[in-house]
Amino acid sequence: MSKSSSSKSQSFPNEDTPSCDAYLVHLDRVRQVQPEIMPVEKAQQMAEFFNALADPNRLRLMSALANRELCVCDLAAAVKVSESAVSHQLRILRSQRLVKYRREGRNVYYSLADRHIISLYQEVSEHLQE
Amino acid sequence: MSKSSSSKSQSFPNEDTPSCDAYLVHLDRVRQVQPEIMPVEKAQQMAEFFNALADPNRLRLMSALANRELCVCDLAAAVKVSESAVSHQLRILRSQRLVKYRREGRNVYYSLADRHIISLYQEVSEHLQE
DNA sequence: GAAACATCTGAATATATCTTCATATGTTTT
DNA sequence: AAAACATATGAAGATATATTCAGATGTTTC
Repeated sequence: MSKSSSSKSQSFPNEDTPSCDAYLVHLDRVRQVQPEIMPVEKAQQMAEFFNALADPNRLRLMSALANRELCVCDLAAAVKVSESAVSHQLRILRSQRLVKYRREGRNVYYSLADRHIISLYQEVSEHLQE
Repeated sequence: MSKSSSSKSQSFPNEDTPSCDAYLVHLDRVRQVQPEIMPVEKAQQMAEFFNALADPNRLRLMSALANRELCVCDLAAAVKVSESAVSHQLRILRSQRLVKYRREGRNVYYSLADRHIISLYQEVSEHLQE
């Protein structure tokens, strides 16, 4: 997902890049904005977070968990995906601390990490409604 | 990004699937939760939205635009990515109505679609802070 | 209207992601 | 401790995604 750095036409006082470059760009604006741009590292972190939510099955898992705590097995049945696939996806949700879990006997029960997530969901819902 | 339907061990009254199945699952819980699960279609739509935000360069573009309106050319310089790549990515942001644009002469100026997006950004920021 | 400019788009390649299958880990029951 | 169960994990194949390059579109200037 993006490689960062390492292509030509990137630094400014540059060589043979054809179109809009160096003094053709609105240098003043670029300089003004540049310090405000999210640093690559943080962008990477945030992208991973959004990425965890960028899958229909994971969202369906989340919506199931919004109602009640469920074990992997029930989640698989509810969302109609294999248990293995569910487990893989829960790992991704876990890695972004979107869900938490507890073990009870042989089952592992998952639930949403915090209500925070729900308001995010609602906000996006509204945006998509328009 | 997910295929939905079409594998074994999915419908309930089923054949030879090994582990946790049919009457082993907590059927009551599954039935209780199932009607609340986000429909596939909506999950798909929402996943596409999150996916648009799930790339570091696109997030950096957004953060640049959070400050001021900018043309493609300036965006490319500010974020240090080729203009073609920026254009491709702007298309994705546009498709989710995250940015809007207006033409002025030969330039196309992009800006954030609404302030809505910024509060979403802040919420995620907080989540990642913890 | 031709040339230069700014942006967009399609095809191709490289990388990332999802699902499946096989197997490993951890828990309970006998 | 062996067998059955629930979940997790690694590798492999199929699909999706991002970037680059070449060329197309639309705009201005001469």
